[in-house]
Amino acid sequence: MTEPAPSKRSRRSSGAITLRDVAMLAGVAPITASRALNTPDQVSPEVLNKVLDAVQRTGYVPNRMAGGLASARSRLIAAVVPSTVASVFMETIETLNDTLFDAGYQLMLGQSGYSAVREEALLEAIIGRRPDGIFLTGILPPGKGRTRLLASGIPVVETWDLTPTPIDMLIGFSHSEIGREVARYLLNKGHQKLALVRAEDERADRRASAFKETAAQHGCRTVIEANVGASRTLKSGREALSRILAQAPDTDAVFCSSDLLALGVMTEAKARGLAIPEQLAVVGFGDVPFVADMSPALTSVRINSADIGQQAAQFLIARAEGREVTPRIVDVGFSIVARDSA
Amino acid sequence: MTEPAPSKRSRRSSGAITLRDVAMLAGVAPITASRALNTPDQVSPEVLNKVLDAVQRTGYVPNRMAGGLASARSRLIAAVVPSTVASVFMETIETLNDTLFDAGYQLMLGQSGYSAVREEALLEAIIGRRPDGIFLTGILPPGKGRTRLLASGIPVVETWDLTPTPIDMLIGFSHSEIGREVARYLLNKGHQKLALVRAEDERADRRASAFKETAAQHGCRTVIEANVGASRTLKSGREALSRILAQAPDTDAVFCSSDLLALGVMTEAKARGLAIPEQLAVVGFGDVPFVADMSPALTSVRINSADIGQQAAQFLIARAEGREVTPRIVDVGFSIVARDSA
DNA sequence: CCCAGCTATGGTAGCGCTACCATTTCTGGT
DNA sequence: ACCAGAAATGGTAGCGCTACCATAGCTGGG
Repeated sequence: MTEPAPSKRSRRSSGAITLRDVAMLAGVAPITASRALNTPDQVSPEVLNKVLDAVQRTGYVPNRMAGGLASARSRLIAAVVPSTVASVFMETIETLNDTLFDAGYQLMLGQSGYSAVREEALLEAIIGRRPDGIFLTGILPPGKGRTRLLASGIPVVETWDLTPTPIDMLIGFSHSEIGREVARYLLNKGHQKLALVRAEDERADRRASAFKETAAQHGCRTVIEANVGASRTLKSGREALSRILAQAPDTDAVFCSSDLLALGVMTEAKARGLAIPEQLAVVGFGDVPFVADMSPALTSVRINSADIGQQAAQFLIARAEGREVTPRIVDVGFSIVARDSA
Repeated sequence: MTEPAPSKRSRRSSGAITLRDVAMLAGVAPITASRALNTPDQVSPEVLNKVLDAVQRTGYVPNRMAGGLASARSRLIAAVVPSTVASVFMETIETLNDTLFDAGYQLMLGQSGYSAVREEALLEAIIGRRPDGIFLTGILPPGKGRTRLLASGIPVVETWDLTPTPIDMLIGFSHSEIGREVARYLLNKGHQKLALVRAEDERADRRASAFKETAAQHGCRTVIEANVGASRTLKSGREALSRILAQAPDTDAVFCSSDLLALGVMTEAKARGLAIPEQLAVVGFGDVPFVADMSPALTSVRINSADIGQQAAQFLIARAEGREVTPRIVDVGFSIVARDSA
């Protein structure tokens, strides 16, 4: 008894349809089939048709891992987002993904905000995929991770913040300036006793510092500050206001580090019968879609989240295609959207 | 003049450190270095040390594209999420990502909800990466896409819904049952004039149908329905309630297809001076974190979003590792969290 | 002292694609 | 008619890794 004749295809093959099969069916060389699919204007119309027809008939889907390996272009972009569901970032990620997809790139997601060990592992996992670009929410402080990214040579966009020394490219805005502007805004409205409700977060920290500094410069020396730690929930907003009022019952304006915290502050204020904005002015941060239609409508700091995502995508695509990007630092700014709450 | 001696390394190489370099430095064969990293207990302790040392010194990061190509295991999972930022899904995706990451898998993100052409392109892009599994939010109706996924042979998990005929695996709950239960809940509380505020969405549709059917069975024949289309904003919730009250001023209970819509309904009700729940009961859907601390606290349908993500991850990991999954259909259920609003 | 049966290591041959170069065929200018 | 140069196609050799099989060393039972 003889073994069944070993098939042409090796035992290792996944058995899926490959470019080789398509080329055979179309009666051309594999490389010609490759060109028909990737650079159609380099082949004659008849060859193109034959190849496309073969693709249709076989249901061939190119293996991008193989393509990426051969061309050293993965067409993959990695995005690192904080693990806390911050809906402010969602729009950025969506626009990023959309823009990338239209240009033929895929988005890989990584979550930061865990232990240093895991952060390290995340970076390894990302670099291991050899993405054509990396999107970071926030800026990466000097350290092992930064060094590693620099060494990898992969284009990087940092976002949602400003620094004169980004790893590579940067699209953001000044948190200090936001703190200053909001303080001025409230002081101009005649508020005297300012307070802060904020999460434990480096960027919120800078907004808070600038806020307090500006307040002090205008004669408002005591800005009560309630830090809610990592919990950015409505509940912690309510509790924060309670603590503030216990300490300083005459507080007349609160700047919150997120819209959800502001919603909590407003909820608590209403529960206590405080009139907004007459007795207590509230300013949020993020300007997420629903705050405009609350009652009273929330005054908030608006960031063009979608714009950040789109610009970041365009920067990364440009670099992936070998084009330079200038300038590499873009300040997208912000605006205070004045509504009824302050 | 002679050309500079061509380096050992070919012109095509990316110049990055490869396993070969590490092996050389460690004084072993590449395959041994590979084993040291992937199956450390198959090599002697001394070899292991030499290799790990070489990795440290070179900063080597394995190329997962190459590994994936060679082993036919990409260690990539694709997730398809709706393009509308539905924060309900966020927790699922986060838990999915976390669980996958811990098991050594990366998450790729795709957004659905656009044109059919784009949906097609998304599937191509996903299959092209040869992921070890695919996560779908919702269930995929019969059609080209379904056929394609089936043909690809990639494990698929559908979620957030129930059907007797999933593509492969399924983790969800019954929307009809939710509609029935919420109707019963409201009727038991003595409400007579029920109404619905809902987005245009197949799952919301099924909840609505069951809701109306149950209401009818209990003598409540006219359930007013306000469809807000694709916009799931607070604003559309407010407008929806306005429309409902214009049509039926005696409406005394509203079931909303999302918590944000419910927040809109409550906002509008308060603006009109309606007491909640005395004059108008409100039930939401999703039980997103903040609804518990609103005032009044919102009664909502709770889905264990994190659980869905984790189970889906475990299913996909099991299948990627060649293990079978039984049963392939899991009903994670739901619960009505009774609070102050209804 | 030999060999079965282990464990540790290595060689080879791909995975499915594309970069690079070579070849062929087809223009059009002189 | 001839040749330069463009356009279309093909061959070859990898990309960086792992599956598979082969070999080398090492134990211990008879």
